[in-house]
Amino acid sequence: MKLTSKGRYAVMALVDLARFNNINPVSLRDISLRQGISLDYLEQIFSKLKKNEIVKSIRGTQGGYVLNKNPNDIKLTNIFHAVDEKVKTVQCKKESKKGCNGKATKCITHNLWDELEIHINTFFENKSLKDLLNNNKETRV
Amino acid sequence: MKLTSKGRYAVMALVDLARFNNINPVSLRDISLRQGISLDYLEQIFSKLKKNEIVKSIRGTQGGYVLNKNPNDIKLTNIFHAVDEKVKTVQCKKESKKGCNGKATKCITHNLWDELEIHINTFFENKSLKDLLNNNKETRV
DNA sequence: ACATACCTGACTAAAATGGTCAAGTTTGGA
DNA sequence: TCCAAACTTGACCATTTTAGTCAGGTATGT
Ligand code: FES
Ligand code: FES
Repeated sequence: MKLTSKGRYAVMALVDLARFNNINPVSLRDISLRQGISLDYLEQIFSKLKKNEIVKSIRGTQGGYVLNKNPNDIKLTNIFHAVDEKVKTVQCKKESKKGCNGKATKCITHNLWDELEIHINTFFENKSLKDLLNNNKETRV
Repeated sequence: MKLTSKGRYAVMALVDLARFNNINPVSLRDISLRQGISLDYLEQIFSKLKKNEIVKSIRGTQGGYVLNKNPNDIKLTNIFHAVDEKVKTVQCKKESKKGCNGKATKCITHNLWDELEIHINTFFENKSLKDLLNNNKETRV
């Protein structure tokens, strides 16, 4: 049960972006250098963030990326969804009535994993980029 | 971020075991058939559960496995630990002061992932086999 | 003695992960 | 005008992890 680096990097990059967002667009090259993430990999990630309207791009020299929403409105849920980092605890297809072992009913632990999934997702829904910014300035204003 | 089948099967098998535990030892063959889990795979899993003193084995004909503790004292944490299903959200080594990218300090999202890890582990610590049994008999006595 | 069931370790096919690489297009500025 | 910075797209790939299988054992109740 581990977090993939795609999800981890996406959040890391967005926190970085949000910090420098005020004045100019932020280039991936800068984020790459500051956070130690491969530039090519960041490009894949931002391509998805853009499709999901979490960031906007500005091309050309002095270009870069800008947040497309208020940091308060960008939940971890949104970010993870954008980069396909999904929480998957059950093995079966949820919408089906069949169980994970191919049987006709859900297995004896299905409800447990479902609870777990909700538990984790709740965490993601209650965290926004804003929270992370405040958190990292050590003390709130 | 997904649960592996080793962890899922371990819990599934133990719930099954706990249900039939009262009278006789339960053979892996039975669990295999009832839960639709490969027998050879179950053997690997139970080998670990035994090493961690969660179950006891009884060899020979009519043999099988028996719980080694009260269902109330077997937390999901214990089970997962036994089969090496671990929650890993940070990339760095926790005890080190270094960050995940090889830098000298922890990255800007480290605290977040640490919080997440605690959040998930709390769930596992608050669930025992007993809870799962009750839960599956639909209604409590 | 023999079938049942535990025990152990090696092995492997397939999937996921964590990237790299190559070849663009767009645009601001010297 | 021309160049370099920066975004864009898509293919490619090595390594690791997962989810098992397989082949041999050993112990024991009947
Ligand atoms: S996890 Fe859904 S049926 Fe087993
Ligand atoms: S996750 Fe610990 S430093 Fe980045």
